[in-house]
Amino acid sequence: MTGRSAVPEVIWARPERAGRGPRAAHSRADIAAAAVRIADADGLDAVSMRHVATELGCGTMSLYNYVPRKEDLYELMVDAISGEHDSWEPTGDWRADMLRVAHQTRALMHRHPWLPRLMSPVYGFSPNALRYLEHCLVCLDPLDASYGTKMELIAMLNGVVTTYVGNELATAERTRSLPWSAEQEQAMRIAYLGSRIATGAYPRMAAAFTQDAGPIDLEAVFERALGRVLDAFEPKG
Amino acid sequence: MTGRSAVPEVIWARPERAGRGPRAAHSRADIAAAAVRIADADGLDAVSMRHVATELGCGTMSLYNYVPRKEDLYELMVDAISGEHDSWEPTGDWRADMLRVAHQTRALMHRHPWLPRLMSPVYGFSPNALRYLEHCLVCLDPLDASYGTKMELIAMLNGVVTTYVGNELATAERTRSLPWSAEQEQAMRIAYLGSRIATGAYPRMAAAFTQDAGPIDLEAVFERALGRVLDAFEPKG
DNA sequence: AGCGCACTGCGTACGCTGTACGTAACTAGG
DNA sequence: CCTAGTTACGTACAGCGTACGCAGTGCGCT
Repeated sequence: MTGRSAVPEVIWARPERAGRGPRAAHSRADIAAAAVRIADADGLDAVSMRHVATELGCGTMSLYNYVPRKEDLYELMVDAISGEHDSWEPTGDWRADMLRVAHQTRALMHRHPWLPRLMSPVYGFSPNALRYLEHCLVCLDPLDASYGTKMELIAMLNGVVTTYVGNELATAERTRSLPWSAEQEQAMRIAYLGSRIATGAYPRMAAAFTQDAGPIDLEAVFERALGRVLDAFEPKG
Repeated sequence: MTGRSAVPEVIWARPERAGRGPRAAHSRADIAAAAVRIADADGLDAVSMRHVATELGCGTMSLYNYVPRKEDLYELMVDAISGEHDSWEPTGDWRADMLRVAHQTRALMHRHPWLPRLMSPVYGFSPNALRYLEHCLVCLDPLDASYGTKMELIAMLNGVVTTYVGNELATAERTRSLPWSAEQEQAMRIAYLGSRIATGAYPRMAAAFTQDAGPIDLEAVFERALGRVLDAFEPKG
């Protein structure tokens, strides 16, 4: 009576290799790597079942033996990338350690600019994500807080990093699919913004944009945001 | 020598109606409303140029007279929705007022569950977004901080709201395109998580999940997150 | 007044997508 | 050994964004 009867699948629960039948020609890791290679080179939109299959050197529909739906391919990609997070020894200063984690995530996203678009809580418990989470919790051992609070810290920090780096990269990634450069479009938008502000209808916006004229230092904004998030979890004393 | 020569367009800079030619049969607002209606009813993926055109009662390609690219349609949608933000009189308590703004945004996203997916800094300066930003700045008048800092507050609050409500809605929105229910999938994922944790490889994760067993109160998590963001901008003293 | 052109409306068509389905080859379990 | 289940893959379909071309319309200019 649920209306939907099919059995849900989680790619990680499905065994990599079945007993019967011919030897599988590709591993999950190979497939993820191929997809990541395409996304890095030509953008996320270039990742189609056909392209990945071609990159792997097999027929399009063969891919569906390994990856039941395209969403699962995305999940494989995110997990593969998450594996690039390395787990170093915590220093005992949770604040410094979490800052390091955040910067590592940012570096990861710069290496793979499509990652923010795929970041979803749904993929949050893939094998490599679990390793990553455990590492974060180890870093947070010195923090006097419940595990619940620590998880909220990790989620919020990840959220802020994803949002900020996503913004940082959005313009660049956009350029790929547009017939003009990102700078040109931004100039157009700034021009429009200027014309709207010049009407005097938005006095505070006008003040905001004349006060700090010139390009804002995104790097510094990111740094401040991180600091504020961590501040918010500092035990009050 | 830029490699990309076409002239960039911003939909808002383009006049709604040209001088020459027959009277335009549809307004930008009509088009946005039609697209929003479809997205609300059948999900964002149902918003195609063909569907919107049909909903409007015109040929598919006629739509391109109003909306040069599908991205611009998205931009129209986000702006139309942003118009639902109403600008009430600030109370003088910036913290309370910003909380109210955040809750209003959450309500908006619950009404239009596809909004988080379209939230992009690129669309940040549409007409209604400008009104919204100005209203936020008015609410922040009592806060002793530079406009730069205030903009960072607004950006961070919006980011956190988008992330949290996005997570909140992701599962529900996912169900639409899946042949099984979101609950079923979540159960599968929890089961997988349990099996991984049972290996003992992630002791802190295990502790985290046994400590606060039972479904977490997303509402309370959201509230705490908002509080923490606002705390972070409280002038220290 | 009337010419011309910019605009609206729209049908057709192309290349691309995810993926359902059917078929042939293959191999491990009974 | 047999057979059931798996791999491999070609074909096919519905849907997508949108380039292009044509007809009709009415404003702006001469």
